[in-house]
Formats: sequence, structure tokens, C-alpha cells
Amino acid sequence: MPAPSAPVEETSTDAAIRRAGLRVTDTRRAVYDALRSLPHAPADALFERVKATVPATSVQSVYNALGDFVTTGIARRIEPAGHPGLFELRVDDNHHHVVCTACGRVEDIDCVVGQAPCLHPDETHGFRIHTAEVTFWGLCTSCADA
Amino acid sequence: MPAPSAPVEETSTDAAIRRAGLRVTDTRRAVYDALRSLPHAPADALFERVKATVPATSVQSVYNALGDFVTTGIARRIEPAGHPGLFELRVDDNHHHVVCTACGRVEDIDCVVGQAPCLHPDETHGFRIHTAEVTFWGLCTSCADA
DNA sequence: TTAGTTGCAAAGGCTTTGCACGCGC
DNA sequence: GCGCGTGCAAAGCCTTTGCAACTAA
Repeated sequence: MPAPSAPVEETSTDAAIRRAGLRVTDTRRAVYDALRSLPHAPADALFERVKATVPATSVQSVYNALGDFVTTGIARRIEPAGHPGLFELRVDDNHHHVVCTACGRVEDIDCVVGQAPCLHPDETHGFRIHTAEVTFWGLCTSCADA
Repeated sequence: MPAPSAPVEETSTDAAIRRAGLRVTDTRRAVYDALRSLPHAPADALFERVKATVPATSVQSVYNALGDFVTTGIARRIEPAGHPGLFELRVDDNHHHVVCTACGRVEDIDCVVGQAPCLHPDETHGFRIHTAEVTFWGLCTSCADA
């Protein structure tokens, strides 16, 4: 036996899917792994990736899996205006996104402040707010040079 | 002559359109007025409104007008994930949005802080940032009660 | 006049839905 | 074995594009 001296949190793909209450299937495993390789990928890019492992799959099945991931909370869908939906696994931490207005590239930005004041407005029109989402728009290095 | 004692800024619909460098047409005037009545409206709702004034118009013409407004900067398009694009006239001031996760209702939120620290991250992956967009997700009063 | 706009039609991209078969548990 | 998930097909929604006729400047 491997004698785990410290409590080893099982972080494999299978475990993550199972923890979400979903059955482990080839498609879901492949989609999850694809999300790990491609941090901010649109569905069709993920599909291309998944096809390499599970050739019989379809775009719709990838959408199914992504939908299940988003519903159960192990993935998140972001939708920068003017671009198709992108999917990512980072879901628990409070981070934001920069989107290149020219090429659509997306990068993560860690929030520099713990309790951002602008994320806790006092006038909320009575809304009970549970999430804040920040998107920065700008030019990435490649597009700024061009 | 009306003898304007103070310099009167002409703020009529026509003037706004003309100032954007666009020709004034019935369709554009109607779309602009519809935007004033419906602060965060999707294209089809605006179309319904416009049809009352200009029955011969079409959804595509409304899209044309909206596209022109957005391009010239007198309107802005926001796209809360999961909902069709919404259009609004408030464009010069720094304000954000609350979106109801249940019914999709959108309200404006004025930014309480002038220079929000979270909107000026130091690590930007080399992006030259020019805009920051904040979306709050929550439940509006009606949906929270239900 | 003449270039910018319209209205119509059609296509396009992204995503969801419905259903019979197959597989995870 | 039971039920969830897949794969296939088709439809759906929102939006953009192309083009001849029209009209604001």
C-alpha cells in the first residue's frame, strides 16, 4: 500500500466528476481533461480536443457534458460580448478576466483586493446579490504591436 | 429669435443622432426614442416599440440603427450571459449592472467609488486595458419573494 | 446629385431539444 | 436491471449580410 502519510485529497478527473454527483463516462472525462488543457475554450475547440480521445462523440454531447458541469458547479461559463461562450474550471476563487477587443483572447486576472469596494454597492435596487463578475477590455500584446 | 440667455445645449433626439455623424431618419429617431423609454431593452422589444411609430420598419433595420449607435458611441450593448443582447443609452458615465438570475431584469448601479481599485489590477498579462465592466448577479425583489 | 439608409430576404453561428440505444452503477 | 448519459438529427434563437429602391443633406 502507498502509505499516505498526509490525507491525500483525490484530485483526479474521475473524482471531480463523481464529486459533482455525475456518472463518470468517457465523454465527460475527455471534456474535463480538455478544459484543463484549454483554460478558456469555446465549445467547438473543446469538441476538437475531445474527438482525439473519443472519436465517436458529437458537439452536442460536449454541450451536454459542459452543461452538466456548469449546473453542478464544477465549471463556469463566461460569455464576453461578441464572442461565443467560453468554459473554464476555475470556479471557486474570485478572479476576473481580460478580453482582447481585437482577437478575443482571454486571460485570468486575480483580484488584487480581498473585499473590493466596488463589488459591494450600497444601492442595489433591492436585489439580493450573490455574484459579481468583472470583465476588462483591452488589447493584448500581440494586437497592440500590430 | 428665442434669445437664449444661457448657452442651450440642444439635447433632442435629432441633435443626438446628428452629433454622432449619422443622418436623421424616421427609423433612427424611433429607435433612439425607444431606447429612452426602455433603458435595457433587447432588440426585439425595441422593434415592437418602433413599429408603433414606423410600421413599415423591420427587425433588421432596428439592428442597423442600433449597430450604428453603438459604433458611433451614443449607445452601448451589454450581453449578460444567457440573455440576448441589451442596448442602453447611458454611455458616458461609469455605471454597472445588476442582473436577476431568475427573470433577467437589469438595473443600473452607479459606481460608489471613483477609482475602484479592483478596476486597476497591476497584473494585466501585458494587456492595455481601456474598459472595465462589472455585472452583479442576484435576485430581484419580485423573484426573491416568490 | 449622391452617398448614406432602408426594407426585404436569406444565410449564418451558436446552442438547445427529442428520442432510441447503450453503458455506468 | 435501472436509470442516466450518449449520439444523431433537427430545430431554434439571435444576429449579420447582400442588394435594389429610396431619401436626407
